[in-house]
Formats: sequence, structure tokens, C-alpha cells
Amino acid sequence: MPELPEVQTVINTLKDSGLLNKAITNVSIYKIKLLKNASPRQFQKFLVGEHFIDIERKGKFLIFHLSHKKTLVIHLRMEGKLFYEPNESEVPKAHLRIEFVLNNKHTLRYYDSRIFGTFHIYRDAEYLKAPQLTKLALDPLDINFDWKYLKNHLFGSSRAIKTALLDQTSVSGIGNIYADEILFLSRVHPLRKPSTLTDSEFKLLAKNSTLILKKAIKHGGTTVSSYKWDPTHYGGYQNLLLVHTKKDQPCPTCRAKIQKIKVNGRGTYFCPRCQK
DNA sequence: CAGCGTGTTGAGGA
DNA sequence: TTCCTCAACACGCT
Repeated sequence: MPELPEVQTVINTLKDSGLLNKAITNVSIYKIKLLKNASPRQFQKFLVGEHFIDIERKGKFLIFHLSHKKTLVIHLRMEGKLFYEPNESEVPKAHLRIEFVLNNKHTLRYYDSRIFGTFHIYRDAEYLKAPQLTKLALDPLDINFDWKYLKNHLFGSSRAIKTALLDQTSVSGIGNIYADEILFLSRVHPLRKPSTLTDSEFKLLAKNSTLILKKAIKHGGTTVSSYKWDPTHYGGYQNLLLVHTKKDQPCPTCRAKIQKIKVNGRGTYFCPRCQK
């Protein structure tokens, strides 16, 4: 369930595992639908022979910088996973969709049960002009992100604050799980209109957004595999969740029962006593 | 067996 | 135009 911390965990793990400087010797595509701006042949030709130079993140997008100023942009959407594995992995896994065979007896494999992920290739800095990336707002880890930025981008919206927090063009990187946690820690009810929030509530929301995402990265994300070769190793933040998935359990602050409602179609958990 | 869901886009409505 | 809502995407799980 990749939100910003999970995407950052993918980057950290792939870098640690030694993907950088490895060259792609072959690309196998089992689900053409994943490629959004190239045919399989174009995609292969574009990538084979190039090596990985760096990996960065914009919002929840992964940006792989390759040799010859080429760029591969991947979004994991709901279920996408990237594992750096030995070529011969013992157990053939389900949902293998794309393989990048490398020049060191390892393969970067993309798994995605629902095939919602997206792959784009770009030359030079063309990726910077892709609408999906230019529209993105700052994320709460950005050096220029602060409560005033958050207020400016949310205040005019007539939607529920939770819906606004999930809008990647208002603030990026936050998904359904962390939105619930941020609102709980800030003691803000998910259905509040942004125009009713005080400055001190915006300050709390901004501070807690940064805090929670940083802490989640430190713990390797939530419920997503750690992206080591062993996919049974899970992110540690799921053990630290305070309200998300806690329906009918006591609020960690006041012991009232956590409620689950729908906000804009998304399952939303909150404490009816703490969050006003 | 029907319903639900972690994220995003795009069609359509107000 | 601008802002917003909701269905769709494809599949596993409950």
C-alpha cells in the first residue's frame, strides 16, 4: 500500500541492495498494459544497455535516472512491488509483470496483482514536463513545506479536510492510511471543512504530516514488504498505527471506541471524542 | 457469492 | 471556467 514512506523505503532498499551502476541486459514484459507511453519493443530498446545512475521520488512516483539521460518513471499505485533478486529465485512468485535482467546475476522484478501500476519512459528532462508530475504539490518532507503552504493549498477547498489531504495537487505523498493518523494526532475530525480550521490546527496538521511520514520511513513503511529479496519481511510502521484499521477498538488517548466511516468513498477511522 | 479496497485518472455534473 | 464527485481500472480477500 504504497504511500510516500513506502515509496521512499523502496528507494532506500534498492539503493542499499546495490542496484545503482548495474546495467540492464534484458527486459521481459508480461503485461503490456503497464506501459503507458511506449510499445514493448520501444520500451526494451530504450532500456537495454543502460545502467542505473540514481533513484529519486516525487510524491509517490519513483524516478529512475539512467545513463544517456534517460528516465524511467514508475508509479506503484495500489499493489506494485519492486524486488531486487538473484536471477534464480527459489520460489516462482505470483503476479510477476515485468523483469529487468541485470549484468550481475540479479534481476529487478516488478510484481502487481491488480496491474494498476504505471511505467513511463522519457528522454533527457522530458519527464519534468509530464502532467502527472508537474501537477504534484510539495510533500511534507520537502524543505519548502510548512503550515502556511498547507493552509494556502487547503483553505479554499469546500471538501472534507481528509479528502483535501489526499489530493496530490494540494499536498503530495499522503494516502488513506497516513491521512487518518495525521488527523488523529492533530485532533481534527476528518469531515471538517478546511475553512473552519484555525492556524494552530494547520500548524498541527503540517507538523504531524512531516513527523508521521518521517517516522514511517524510519520503520520501513506500513504493511508493504521491506523490498529486500525476502518479501516475507514487512514494514514496521503497521505496528504503530493509532487509529487506521482500529474500528471498535479503544482510542489510545481517551479509550472511546474508534469509529469507521466513509469519506469520499474511502474507509476512514477516527476517534469521535478526541477529533473535533 | 457479493462486496470491498491501498491510488489515480478522466468523464460528467454543478 | 473551476471545483468536485464518482466510476473505472483488475484482482484477491472476507
